[in-house]
Amino acid sequence: MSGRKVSEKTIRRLSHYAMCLRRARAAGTSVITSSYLSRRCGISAAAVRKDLAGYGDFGKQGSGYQVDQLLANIQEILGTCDPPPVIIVGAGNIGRALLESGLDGTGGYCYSAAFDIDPELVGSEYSGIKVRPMEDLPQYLKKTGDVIAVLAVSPGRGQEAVDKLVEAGCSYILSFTLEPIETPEDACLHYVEVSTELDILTHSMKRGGLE
Amino acid sequence: MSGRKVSEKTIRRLSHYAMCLRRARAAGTSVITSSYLSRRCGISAAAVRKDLAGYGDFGKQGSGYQVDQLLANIQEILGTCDPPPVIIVGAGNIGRALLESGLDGTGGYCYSAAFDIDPELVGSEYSGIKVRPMEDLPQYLKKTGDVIAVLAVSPGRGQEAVDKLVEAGCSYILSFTLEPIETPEDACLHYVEVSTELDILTHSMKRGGLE
DNA sequence: GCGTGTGAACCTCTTCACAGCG
DNA sequence: CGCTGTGAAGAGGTTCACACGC
Repeated sequence: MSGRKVSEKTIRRLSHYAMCLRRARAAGTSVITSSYLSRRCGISAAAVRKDLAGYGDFGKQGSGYQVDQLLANIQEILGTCDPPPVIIVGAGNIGRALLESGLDGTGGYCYSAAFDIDPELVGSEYSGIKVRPMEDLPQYLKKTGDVIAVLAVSPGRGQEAVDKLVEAGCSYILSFTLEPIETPEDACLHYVEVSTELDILTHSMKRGGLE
Repeated sequence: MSGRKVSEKTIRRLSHYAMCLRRARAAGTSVITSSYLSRRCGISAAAVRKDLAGYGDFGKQGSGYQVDQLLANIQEILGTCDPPPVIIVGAGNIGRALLESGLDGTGGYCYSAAFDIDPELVGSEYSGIKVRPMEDLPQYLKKTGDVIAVLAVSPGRGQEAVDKLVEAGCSYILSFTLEPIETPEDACLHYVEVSTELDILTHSMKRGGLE
């Protein structure tokens, strides 16, 4: 069950289900229905069932899904039972804010280190994480193994930082920069693009009539 | 040409093209080809041409696309020629970091105000924007008209903030909270979900073999 | 009766190959 | 000869209606 290929769209939905399930569990709910998840995630109930049934019979007819069991199954599919450490690259405004906000409630993710090229920032500590110099990165990665890097460097520094990361052996990157970056083919780079999200909202506003 | 309905996926691509075009223009390039945009955005060249040809004949065969003209056309399609003001709701870590990072290079977006319920934060100023009390929101919206609200409130405060925004007449919201929010049907709410992006990367790492 | 599992129709999006223009 | 525009084929995802089990 660990060799299945899952489309990004499906992963997005599964991730949302997982989020809802964690919240339901925290609220003491032990059984949940597809129509509840449907309302909560803005997806049709049939789609929810199809997603879940595709990987085994998780639900009990007439009642619904066992929260604990379903959550465990989804995390097994996603591979998020034992999530990798997350490091921050770039301890400027955004990097610091992310560190200080933490990753509670995200299903086990946790910031494990932070790096910056600016000597002024190196040594400062935020939420118990001390900022290290960029030169320490290769050694840290060698010691720690696979990590996800969150990129929050200043504008114009994105490409350089990605190159360093990939060279040091880190291939999984989530970028908060606003610039398009040339991705090496053996790396997996995702963007959080505020600008694009704003464009989508603007389009709805000016042209759309509310999606 | 302003009544076309465009799918979100297409809007995302158009937004990327616009970003590349702005950068090309800044670099002095005046003509651009579909294969350049293709490489730069990680999309096939045929798809680029199909996107662009769908809204009129923008390109000149044999040479390519005029950067200025294409950018203007895309912004016309998106409705982003005259982008709405952006307000920040929640002046905590993330809200402040976003304010201080600004929105330069995003095609004209600009933060116009910030709000918070915490009296401690009200009155502080970041990047020239003074934080106002949440009670001023309705009046501000009445005066300003349509805006996009960026939601960066503390965990657990998301629903409350969205309700206030919608009640005050703001229907276009980009949320940085990690919690799923019950959206009123006449509002348009988008999420920046770090947790989901991390799940996608983790899946690639553990199950995937690099997408 | 309630809620899940599923096969089939439906629709959208993507890809390909080639025609057409400069 | 280079690059855009486009129709047709293919793949993928979504919706629907209904059968099955509690």
